[in-house]
Amino acid sequence: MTNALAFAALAEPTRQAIVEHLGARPMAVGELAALLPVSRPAVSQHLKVLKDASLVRDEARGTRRIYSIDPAGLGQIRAWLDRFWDGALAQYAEAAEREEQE
Amino acid sequence: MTNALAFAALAEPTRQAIVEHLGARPMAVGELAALLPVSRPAVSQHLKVLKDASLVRDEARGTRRIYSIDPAGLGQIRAWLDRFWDGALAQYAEAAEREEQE
DNA sequence: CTTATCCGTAAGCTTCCACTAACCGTAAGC
DNA sequence: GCTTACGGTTAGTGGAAGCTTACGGATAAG
Repeated sequence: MTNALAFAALAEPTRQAIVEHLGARPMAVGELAALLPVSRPAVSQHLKVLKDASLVRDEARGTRRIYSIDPAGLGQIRAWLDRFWDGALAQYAEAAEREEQE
Repeated sequence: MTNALAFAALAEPTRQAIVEHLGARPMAVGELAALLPVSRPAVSQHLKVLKDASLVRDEARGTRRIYSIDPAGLGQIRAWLDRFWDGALAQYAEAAEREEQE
């Protein structure tokens, strides 16, 4: 269950906002901090969490570090959800059928 | 961004375990508590959070309440992830191409 | 070499969350 | 009606997470 990190990372609203901004285009840390209502160190800490969850990648660009979305983390979450997607729909159909018989 | 509830709900390892168990088959509260290393009230609280996030459904069955997966919450998360899925892959391809030119 | 910019890290504080224990309500069985 | 089983709710507590301030490291420019 390695995706626990990814879900925990996306639980924070600030980190969700970071992912949304990086989804539009790659950005530097200070650039992200300017768009968010928190300080730059806070953004840096959030990026560390997102990086540990394989949700973002970083690339050194002079003194700046450009962050971008990492498809790996998103893929893990998608795979986990798909494990229950079919089963949940089957249970749903079964429950509906059972109600129809009564 | 209503999926904030869903992500926050799945951030907890215990709640993830509950979803996994319910993914196998619908269960009652006491049945879940027996499979988890926490007390029954804790399971009840977790189920309330999962229910508010539209991740589980409950059905009264005599004195027992049967909980099962609700596809609604999973669908919201899938939709949110898909918003970045294509874009992330495009950024990935673009970065690879840029490296190739250098 | 010095300065400036950009970023990560450590310490401290505050706030929130998960857990247990105790209680109350409800449905089934005698 | 009484008892038992099953669950939801509340109060209280311990621990974890996020934020800011201050500091240190690395790179580019003068």
